[in-house]
Amino acid sequence: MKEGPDIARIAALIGDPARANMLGALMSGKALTASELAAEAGITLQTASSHLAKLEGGGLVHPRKQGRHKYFSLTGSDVAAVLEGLMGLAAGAGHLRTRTGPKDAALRRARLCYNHLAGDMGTRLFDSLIARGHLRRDGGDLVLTEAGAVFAHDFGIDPDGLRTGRAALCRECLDWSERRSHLAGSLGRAFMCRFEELGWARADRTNRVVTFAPHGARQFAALIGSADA
Amino acid sequence: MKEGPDIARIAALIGDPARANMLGALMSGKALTASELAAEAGITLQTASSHLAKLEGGGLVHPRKQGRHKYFSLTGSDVAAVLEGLMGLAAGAGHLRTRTGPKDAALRRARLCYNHLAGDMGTRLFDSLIARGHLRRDGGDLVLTEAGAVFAHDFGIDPDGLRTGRAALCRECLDWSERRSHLAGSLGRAFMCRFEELGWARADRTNRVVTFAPHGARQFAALIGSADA
DNA sequence: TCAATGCTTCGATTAACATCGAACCATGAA
DNA sequence: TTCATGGTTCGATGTTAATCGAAGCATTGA
Repeated sequence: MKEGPDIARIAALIGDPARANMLGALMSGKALTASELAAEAGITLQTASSHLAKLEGGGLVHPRKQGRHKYFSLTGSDVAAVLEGLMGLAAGAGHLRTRTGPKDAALRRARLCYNHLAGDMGTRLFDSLIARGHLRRDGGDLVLTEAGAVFAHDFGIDPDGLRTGRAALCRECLDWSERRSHLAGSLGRAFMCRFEELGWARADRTNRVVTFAPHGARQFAALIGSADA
Repeated sequence: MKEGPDIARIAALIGDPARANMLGALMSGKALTASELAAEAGITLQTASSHLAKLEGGGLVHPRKQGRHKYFSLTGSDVAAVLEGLMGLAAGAGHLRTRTGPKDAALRRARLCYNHLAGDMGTRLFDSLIARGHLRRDGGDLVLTEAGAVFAHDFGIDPDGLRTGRAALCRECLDWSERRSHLAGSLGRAFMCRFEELGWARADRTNRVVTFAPHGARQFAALIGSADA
C-alpha cells in the first residue's frame, strides 16, 4: 500500500510488554540467556522462546549458542538508539511505568545504555570531549581527533585497538532522560569499561544503574574538567 | 516491574498497521483530516477515529479543530525522529513493505521528513553546512554560527525570525536511507520552504517524494558547493 | 548409557483489539 | 429550520496472538 520500510512490523515487535521488558534488560549491554530473559519478563520459558524467535526474526536481537545455553544480545547500537528514543517519547507523554522513585533518580544520573555510560554523567562526558576538541563532528559522523586519541591513550584506552572491529568507533546516542547525546560506539564502551576497571564506578547489570564511588565521582569530574563533584 | 518509561505502550501504538500508515502519512509534515487519514490507511472513518484517539492519548499526534474538520499532525520532530529510526531498523532487517520500485529510488534521493528535506540530498545539504562552518556542534546541540546566519539570510531565510518559537532552531534527524544525519528543526523547515518558493523543487505531500527541477538541482548543487548536478 | 538441564515445538485456551454497521452529535450551508 | 457533511460513540463480530502444559530435542556430565 504505502512506500518505505514496514515500520509497523518491528514496532509491534517492541510493542509487546514481555518483549519490551526483554529488550529493556538487554539495554544493559550484557548478553542474557533465554531463561534469564524469561525471568526478567515474568513469563515461562516456552513463551520466552517464542518471543525471542520473533525478535531474532525481526533483526532486533542476535543469538549466540554457547554450550547448552543460548545467549541473546541487541544486534547493535542502532537498535539501542531507537529504544532510547521510544523511552524519550514515553517519558515525554508522561507514561512512566512506575512513579518516579529513588531508583529513577539514580537512572537519570548515570546508567548503562547498551554498553556505555548514559544519563547526566554520560552527556557531560560527551560534552566535555566535544568542547576540548577530542571528538569532532564530520557530517553525520563522529571522529576521534589526534588530541582525542592521545587523551584516550593517557586514560588507558587504546583507540587503534578498537578500530579493528566492524562496529563504529564513535557514535552518538540520544539520551532519553537528558534529551541530548552521549557517546556510544566501541570507544563509549571502552570508557565505561575503564571506569569499572579503575574502581570509579560499578554497574548493576540487572537494573542498569551505575553507581559512582565518592572518589570515582571526584576523579570523573576532574577528567571532564568540571568543578562540581 | 521494571524501571524507566513504558516503551511497550507507545511501541504498540505504532505497531498497528493502520496507525503506522497514518503516522507515515503525517511524516510529510502536512496536517491531515481524519477522513484523509482513514483513506490513507484504507479503513473506515469510525475505525480511524478510534485509532486517532489512541494516538492522541499517547502524545504522538496533535489535533486541531477547524470548522467541522479535525486536522491531525505529529506532535513534534522527536516523534518523527523515532519513526525514521524505526524505518532504519526495518530497512536494515530487509522488511521492506514493497520491493524497491521506481518510487523507492526517488524517496532515497529526496523526500520530506516531517517538514524538512531528507534522503541523499538532505544529508548532503547537512554535510555542506557543517563542513563550511555554518552549523556547529556544541555538545548534543546544533548551533547556527555567525557565518551560517549570514548564509541563511543571503538565501532568503531570516534566522532571527525562526528563533521566536518554542521549537528548536536546528536539530539533527537520522536519515533511514542514508543512515546519517540531515537537518531538522525550524531552520530545516525554512530551507525546504525556500526550495519550493524558488521553484527549485516540488514536494508531493501524498507520497513524500521531493522532485527537483533540472535547474533547481543545478542551483542546489551550487548552493552546497558540489560539483555534480 | 543414563540422567539432568536448557531450549524448542505443538496444541488448546483465553484475552485483547481491530473492524465495521448503525445511530448519534456538531458544524456549516441553504 | 432543514439538509448535508465530518466526526464520535456503541455494540457485535472476528481475528490475532500471548500464554502455558506437555512432550520432544540437544547438549553436558557422570
